Amino acid sequence: MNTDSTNESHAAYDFAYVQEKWLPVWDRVQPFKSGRPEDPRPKKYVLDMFPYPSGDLHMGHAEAYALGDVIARYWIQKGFNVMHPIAWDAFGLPAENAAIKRNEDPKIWTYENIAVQKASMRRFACSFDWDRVFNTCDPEYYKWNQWLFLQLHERGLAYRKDSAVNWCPGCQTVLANEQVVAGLCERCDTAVTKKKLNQWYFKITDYADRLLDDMADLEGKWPEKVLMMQRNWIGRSTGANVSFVIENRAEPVTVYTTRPDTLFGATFMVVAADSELASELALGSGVEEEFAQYCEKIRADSDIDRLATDRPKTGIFLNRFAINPVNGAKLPIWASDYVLADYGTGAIMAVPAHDQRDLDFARAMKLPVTVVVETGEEDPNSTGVATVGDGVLVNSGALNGMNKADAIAAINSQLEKDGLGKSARNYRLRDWLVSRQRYWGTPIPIIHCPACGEVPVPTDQLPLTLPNAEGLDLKPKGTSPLGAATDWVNVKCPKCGVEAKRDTDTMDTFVDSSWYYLRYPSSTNHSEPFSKKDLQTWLPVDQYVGGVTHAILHLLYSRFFTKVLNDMGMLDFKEPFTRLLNQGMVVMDGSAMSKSRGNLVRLSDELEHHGVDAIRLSMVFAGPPEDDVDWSDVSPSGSVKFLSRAWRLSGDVTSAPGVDFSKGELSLRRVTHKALHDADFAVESFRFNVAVARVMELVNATRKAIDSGAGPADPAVREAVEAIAIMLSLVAPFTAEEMWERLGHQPAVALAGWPVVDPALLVADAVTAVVQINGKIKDRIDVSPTISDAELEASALALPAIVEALSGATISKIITRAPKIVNIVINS
RNA sequence: GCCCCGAUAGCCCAAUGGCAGAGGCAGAGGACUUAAAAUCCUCCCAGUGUGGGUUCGACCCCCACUCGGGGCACCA
Repeated sequence: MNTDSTNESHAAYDFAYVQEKWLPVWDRVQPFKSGRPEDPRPKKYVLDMFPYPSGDLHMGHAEAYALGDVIARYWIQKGFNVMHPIAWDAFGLPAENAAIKRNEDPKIWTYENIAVQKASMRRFACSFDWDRVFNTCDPEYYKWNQWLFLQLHERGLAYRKDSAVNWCPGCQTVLANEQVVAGLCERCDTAVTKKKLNQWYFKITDYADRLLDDMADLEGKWPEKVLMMQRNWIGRSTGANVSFVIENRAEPVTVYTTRPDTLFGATFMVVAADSELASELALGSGVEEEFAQYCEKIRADSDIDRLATDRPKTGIFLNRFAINPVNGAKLPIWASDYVLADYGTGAIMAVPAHDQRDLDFARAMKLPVTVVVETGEEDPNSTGVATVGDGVLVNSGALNGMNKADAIAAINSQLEKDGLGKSARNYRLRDWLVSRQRYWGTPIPIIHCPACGEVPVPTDQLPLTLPNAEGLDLKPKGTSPLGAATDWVNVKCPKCGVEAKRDTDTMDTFVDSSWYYLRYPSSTNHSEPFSKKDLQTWLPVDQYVGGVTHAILHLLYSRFFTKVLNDMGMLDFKEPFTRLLNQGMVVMDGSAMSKSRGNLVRLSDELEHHGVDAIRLSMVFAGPPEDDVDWSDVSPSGSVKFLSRAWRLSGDVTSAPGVDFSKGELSLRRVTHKALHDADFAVESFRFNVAVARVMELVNATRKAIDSGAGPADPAVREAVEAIAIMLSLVAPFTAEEMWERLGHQPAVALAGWPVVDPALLVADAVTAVVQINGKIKDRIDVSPTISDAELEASALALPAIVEALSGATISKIITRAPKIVNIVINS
């Protein structure tokens, strides 16, 4: 061992020693404590998506928290009072499954993991404000989940209904629509089935328009991709509801269509086979038997079958007829599974000529196809391809000759006048199913009374805590384990006092995360979930950082909650997260890391080998934050090398702290100020990799200045190395702190402040202008940065190489952009 | 099938419509050394996926296509 920590200038950089050295110092200095009274700095709320305590931190956490930290630390250096909190999203199935396996209370596993993660975050030097921590599984937190549930219930936004719901046979619980991905359970990839159940819902559909329209405020501040995904998910469509008279039925049937202009082309009607309407129409039609068989057959089909793209159309003619309101045509009514019972009215008018699905059905069932829009495409009758473009209306009575837009307007107003229909909107978004048949979640605070019905648990009895897990069988069996806790379940009705039962379901854990960002400022408030004063100080979140996996789950639900709370007068903003950054994933050799794939990289190993700073730096420098980091492309040892180079500089500086930088050598000063300016701009625009590159450039230039330029005593060298330490403090806090000390300063470098850039130093004293002929570079000249267009043009034309190249040519035009370029256009 | 995003050196990635290269990885050579490691210095490499267009000038804007990634998927 040749390491000698007393011989500072030549000792090797020892990251392990430096890490151990600074943690206790930071614990004492507390550079990241937010919300001290009378703090005059303007606020910034930087938020990382809180983790689920599934074990120790992994590579993905390391990336996410490294990025969030760069932003938080940057704003602190820029003089803001930054709140950068953390908590744990601690309810959920993995804990429950682990508990079943280990035969113990899920809270043991959960709190153990939280302790492990918390210790790792401290070692990883996350700039969190540790005074605001909470866990969603703490009764003190979920008490407010229950309180909010009751607020929604009171407003009719939390309600129960019977419906065919998504059921995951693996998790043995129901799922919200958002939690079913391509027919599979988002959590365990089991094929989801349908089950008819009575469940709790939040009425997010009431907010569909506002969730959609308020996205205008997020434009340019959230990734376009997330906005697009939410738009698609909400799926607003505009069209018309049209009512059709049904033979031998008193009530007409209303259908929803986005193409009322094609009404004359409707040749049959289709109702969802699993709808009540279909059953009713089948009754007495003489085809009851076949209809029942058909329903039986489609019930056996899973979601996966339904999703198959080339699935042939099937259906049953119900032996009934509807009358087309515009031309009196008799339309046969069919039942099929290609029409969805829970979208629109569960019934459609089929226009096979201009809708591919209807055409496929018509061809399968030998039903007529009538073209009513002349689009110039080939006849769907012969091609089997529906024509969906704009065109001229034909075979459509008064609409003949109109284009699509005019025809829609005309038919809508005609239908409205005749009382046969009106324009309408529909959404793909469904209400949020929030009840779950599992133990480790927030109990739903409702008591079912045989006399009074749904009775809220009185708020002074909150939190309604989970019954003790001991003695309960947590194994999934399709109904909530809470049902077996008889002492807990059986209560007196708070209203009338008769024997009643508690609701035994627990809430979707996405409820917990839909408002947690409001809790941080008031995390110790015992009388309300959050105080208006705290919200006014800190909210909305200025910068949210997290994975794109939550694009339409957590981020949509949180926006919904914010709008509900806004309506309740509890907050005065409409959107919770002003800016959003989605970091990519950490992958290995192009695919997600997993034990089974054998490409798992352990964070603890990487930290052991290369140190915290080098891993943080590698994550940040690997590429743009939103791109995936392929660990096989990353060189942590390269990061270690760079950090050593930077660290070594701090031992070479021989001038004293406080020396007058303005006396320093000019060329290095220019590089320093340019680096500060560019890094600043890069961080603001999330190009952290570019910011790091600027620091590397400055390190190289400073090395050169020390070895073969201004020399170690020049004030410019100190200025440069101090700037390096400050910029590096965003990414490599241990190294930066160590450098700061070697430069003769007190901790913490995190609070040193971003050096003020001198604009005069950003202007070089000479720049190279390019002289082109017809866009091709012919020569270069060094000129003053303040040269005028005319001067530059004259100098360019005087250059011998240009004179020669221009001989015999006619100049038709000269474009000059001083001080960068002259382009001479000639006719050859 | 529909929608969105991307494609720059062996690799990861930079370039307000104005010199294609900032930074790094890998590679080659050299200095230091008894030697190696570490360190320092120097160098090599593409004309920006393809084909058109706009422009004095295009990695950048427009059109078509190829490939890759992502989202939605009978929502009428």
